[in-house]
Amino acid sequence: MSRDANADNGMRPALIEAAARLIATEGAAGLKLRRVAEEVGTSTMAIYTYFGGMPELRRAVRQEGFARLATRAEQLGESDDPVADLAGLGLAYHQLAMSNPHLYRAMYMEQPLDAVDAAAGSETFNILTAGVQRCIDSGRFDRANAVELATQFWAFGHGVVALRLANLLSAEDALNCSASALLNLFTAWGDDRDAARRSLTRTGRRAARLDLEAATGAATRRGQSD
Amino acid sequence: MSRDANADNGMRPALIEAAARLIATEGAAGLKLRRVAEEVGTSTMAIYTYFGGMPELRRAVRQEGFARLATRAEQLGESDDPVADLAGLGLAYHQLAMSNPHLYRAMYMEQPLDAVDAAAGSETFNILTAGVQRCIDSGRFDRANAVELATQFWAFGHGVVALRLANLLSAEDALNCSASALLNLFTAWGDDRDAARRSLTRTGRRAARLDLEAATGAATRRGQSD
DNA sequence: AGCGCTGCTATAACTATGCTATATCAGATC
DNA sequence: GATCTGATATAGCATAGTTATAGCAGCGCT
Repeated sequence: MSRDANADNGMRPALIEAAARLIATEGAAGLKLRRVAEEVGTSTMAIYTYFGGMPELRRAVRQEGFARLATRAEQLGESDDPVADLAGLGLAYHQLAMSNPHLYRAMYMEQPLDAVDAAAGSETFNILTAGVQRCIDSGRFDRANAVELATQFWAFGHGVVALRLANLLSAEDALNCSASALLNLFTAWGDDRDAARRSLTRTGRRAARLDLEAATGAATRRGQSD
Repeated sequence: MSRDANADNGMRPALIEAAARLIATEGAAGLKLRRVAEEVGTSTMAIYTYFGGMPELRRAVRQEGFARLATRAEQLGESDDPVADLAGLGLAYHQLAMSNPHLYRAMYMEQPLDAVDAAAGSETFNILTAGVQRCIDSGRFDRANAVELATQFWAFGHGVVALRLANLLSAEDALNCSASALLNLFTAWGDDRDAARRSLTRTGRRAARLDLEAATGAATRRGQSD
């Protein structure tokens, strides 16, 4: 009996975690029943008792991915520049996808999402809509339906990510393309073109700073470096 | 010996066609070695003699899909409204993807494209770039790098399609979102806003007319209905 | 305590899938 | 006409997901 992290306790999360790790490291094809079981140190039956089968395990991994994405988006916080914050949401989306391409593919691209998955996916969209609404309320964007604008933003951002994942767009091209297109969209939505440009560069700088902090060490917790 | 469409002759195309049909009707998971073989009326060895294995068969199906897409884009032709033609390219892309979601997913989303696939995929992008260049040359768009503009267009269009395939966007929302965003982008690229609007409605009408013709019958060959 | 019930786990077996080895056969070449 | 080449059919192997079954731990009840 070699049970480490199971009992009636953390078996389910452990299986999800192992499955997510397998997908992340080896792709969707690397997620095999027997493999997950042996990673967790249990038998193959565990997947059936806790999930019902592999499809349900995969779904649980997707849900976990959506939850992580929403968490990441929420912890970004709000500065006094709502347009920069909006661009930051897009950038975070992009970075998360690039740092975990297999998981992202499993979440959005492997199959049409059913109602449950779509609900989880829409949660992040609501965060995006709120970000757009802030831009409208602050007067940077003209009054408009925030959902419609957010949809345009989302479609573009998702497209860039999809092309990146498909290996059809280089990192550099993605950056240039995004900067130009977002500038165009923000301007069309009512923002001053120069103000929009400043917000975009602000987002870029902030991202670079966060990257630096992350690279330097665990300095993210303390606000020491500025 | 029940060989119908093989010999050293049409075996390869027959296998590709059967494989594409299986993907189209049952999804990527429905493409199984033995299934393809029995559809064509041969043994499983045929896949190995003509392709080397299932991965290579899948690749051949992707290439076939890219070729069909390029053909479709080229046969669209050029009217005297290059902006409407450009929008028409995007619409055709969308429609082809929606009419064959499984194949489209297999082409763009299942895995990062290798060099061979990326080359085939870029072919359609070149058509798009040419369409943008026409808009620039005609004076509708400001002088700019056609590739950069085409990339923005492509990213957005691909994003809409990806969200549609993921079941995260309804047909209606996709239409509204595309119309607004393209209007914004075209205007930002130098086109007169009202002219851009007219071009977009023109594309919509043309698409509706083609749909009607297709629904009515094979009237596409003859120009009888108008 | 003893009993039995409930639910999780391990093992083994079943089916299907991709792939490989091998024998057979058709057509080409000299 | 003999031989050689290349494609095909058949059979078999390894691995995948899934299912059936037996065992076992924990719990409540008498």
